[in-house]
Amino acid sequence: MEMHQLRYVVAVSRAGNFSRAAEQCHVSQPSLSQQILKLEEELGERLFDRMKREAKLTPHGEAFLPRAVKILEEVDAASVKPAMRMICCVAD
Amino acid sequence: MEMHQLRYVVAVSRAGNFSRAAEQCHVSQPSLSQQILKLEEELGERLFDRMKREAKLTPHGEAFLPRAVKILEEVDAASVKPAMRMICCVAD
DNA sequence: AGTGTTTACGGCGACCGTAAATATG
DNA sequence: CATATTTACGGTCGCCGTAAACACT
Repeated sequence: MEMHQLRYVVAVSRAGNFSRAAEQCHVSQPSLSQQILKLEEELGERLFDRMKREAKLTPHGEAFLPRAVKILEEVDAASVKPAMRMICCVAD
Repeated sequence: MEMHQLRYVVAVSRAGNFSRAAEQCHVSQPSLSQQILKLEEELGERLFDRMKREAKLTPHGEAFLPRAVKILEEVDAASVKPAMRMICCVAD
């Protein structure tokens, strides 16, 4: 499980399909698709149901999504220097 | 920031130096060193003070470590299938 | 000499993009 | 034909390991 895979999962859940998610991640749609498939294979569970016009989270996907979001938030928080965090807090 | 970099940071903090951490991560010591350096560069802060016989966390490293640990714990938790989680709970 | 980290340098795998195939309306 | 995902196929970038250099004792 890698960071970019988590970002792709979150993007698809927000965008509603793989194509728009790929645009928003500045990556080609097949690359994003591959990474989602790879993660699903690693987990042994589908995360998305590929419908005709939209990709919807499976029950497993629904359980996985908040975990992915939380991890990414914590990664973002850890990526900021303490001095910069102070500035961000002021900005809020 | 990538998963393996977080694992390397935690390993060094536990092992006390880069060499033993590399062994425990089943990776060469230069590779681990490169990844730590790369992460430090990305963060803009040193995470470790390289002493004569040991590597010690800097203040920034002290602040970063628990974040890294938490992220890795959550990744591990997210990597387990629901059915497997039930088994693990029974095992506890 | 011995321990520990960094630098240098290729090799190889993995992600990525393009293109083609598959699926559905 | 249009939209959406998967499969196929190279190219390229990055991680890794080996070897050498550097630092300190």
